Amino acid sequence: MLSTEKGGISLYIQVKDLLIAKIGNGDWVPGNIIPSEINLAREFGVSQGTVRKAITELVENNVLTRKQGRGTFVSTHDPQRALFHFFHITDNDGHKVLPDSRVLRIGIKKASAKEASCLGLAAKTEVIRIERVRNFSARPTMVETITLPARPFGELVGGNGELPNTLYELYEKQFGITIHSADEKLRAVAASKRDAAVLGLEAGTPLLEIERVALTLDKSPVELRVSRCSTHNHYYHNTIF
Amino acid sequence: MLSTEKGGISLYIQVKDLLIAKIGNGDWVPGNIIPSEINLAREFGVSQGTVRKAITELVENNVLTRKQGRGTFVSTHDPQRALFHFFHITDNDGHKVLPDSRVLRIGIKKASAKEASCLGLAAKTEVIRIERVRNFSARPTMVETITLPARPFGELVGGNGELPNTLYELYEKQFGITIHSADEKLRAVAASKRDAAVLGLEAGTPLLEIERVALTLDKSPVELRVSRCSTHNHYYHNTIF
DNA sequence: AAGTGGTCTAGACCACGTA
DNA sequence: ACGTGGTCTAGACCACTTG
Repeated sequence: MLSTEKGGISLYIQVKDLLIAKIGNGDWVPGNIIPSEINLAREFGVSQGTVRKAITELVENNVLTRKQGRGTFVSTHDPQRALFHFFHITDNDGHKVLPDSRVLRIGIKKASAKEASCLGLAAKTEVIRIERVRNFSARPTMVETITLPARPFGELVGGNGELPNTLYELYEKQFGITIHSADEKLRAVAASKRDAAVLGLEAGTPLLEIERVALTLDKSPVELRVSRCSTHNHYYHNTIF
Repeated sequence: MLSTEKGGISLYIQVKDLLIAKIGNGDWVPGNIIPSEINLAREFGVSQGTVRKAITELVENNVLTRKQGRGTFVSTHDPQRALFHFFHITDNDGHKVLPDSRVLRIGIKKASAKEASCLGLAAKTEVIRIERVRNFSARPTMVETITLPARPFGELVGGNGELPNTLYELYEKQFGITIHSADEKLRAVAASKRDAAVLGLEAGTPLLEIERVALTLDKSPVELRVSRCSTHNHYYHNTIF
């Protein structure tokens, strides 16, 4: 099961991969507890320290969460975490507030070249395209265009038109797809007429465009999201360690 | 020396603090090797594992660098590291290229309210203000305004007017101040007339404004840098883990 | 009281770089 | 050959949570 030959891959890396596999194949589910370190050590035939090191790396990657005295759990996407991790817009005082959102359009379309390449799809594959506006304290501030592969997300279209504010939680609960990381490209662009109308600004106003590809644990792309944000009363915050 | 009472602070945290102190007070200098784990363990009267854990956290914070078979070193700000860590602008293909830079203005001024608050200075303290333009493949793309406290950075003004491309390396070598982290605020702004003239654009063109406060290891602010960047051929790249 | 994660130890061996 | 960091073990005790 585990390779112990010299010069091979470290034991703890192999253990880590086994743990990832347990999560990836649905054996362990977000929010649930996993076996204790000592039991995993017995199961894999290694010491507790080795299991511990593997788990530590996954905790650092936000895949697992430790709770002293209770156990180790598969991380979930509660709104708190989504807010903390994936949402970088704050008001000018540095406060993070999750905006509400209203869907403007939702439908199934053929992927544009850009969408296909970002999501790793063949050209003109069917995708869901969602356009929504996000409001901070009732003021429209961001327009978002979200693109998802029609498979498996197709059923989102038939709904009552209402989508939850925190989509990543929905992906996890309804489709078993957990977003673990994201890749963002930021540019300054001029508001289009449509942007301007939705946000109540003049066309040409500078907007911060955030193009985000959301990835699963194994780095496969799931969602393309292009947000255009007025930065009069907000900014994008990034900390470099 | 080290507190071993129950319920107190973990030993490895205390060791970590000792190591930080050695660096902070100039006992250990960036680029130099530090004693081996086993020797530190002897010195502090703890096991190698405890020293190792302390060092591991500092390596994760980019304070120390391990080199297998050689030893552990205090991290330096070679241009490579500065580029990797603190520079997030890439061309549209995702390639990171360090721009060259040309100083437009440099002088000692009284700090604006914003500069004073960002740098934690009293109002109207003297600061150095540097304005420079950065070029990617000979095309002016960013205008930067850099503010530093006149103490201890005053001597930068008297120089021959030439400043190195990678300032953080200079801070470290000339002043013994190492930048470890930074806090960035991003907004979309309209190019001022001066921006436009320097960058060869029309006034009002959307620019990506990056307002960065650079911090030392103990989180005290050192430099305020406001960069305005044309994002026609470049973007700001951020990866969220 | 029992079980979990969190810390710490002492010692073994491996992989790597230098002399 | 030697010293370094890198991995792994076995066992001890502490801190926290739950039954």
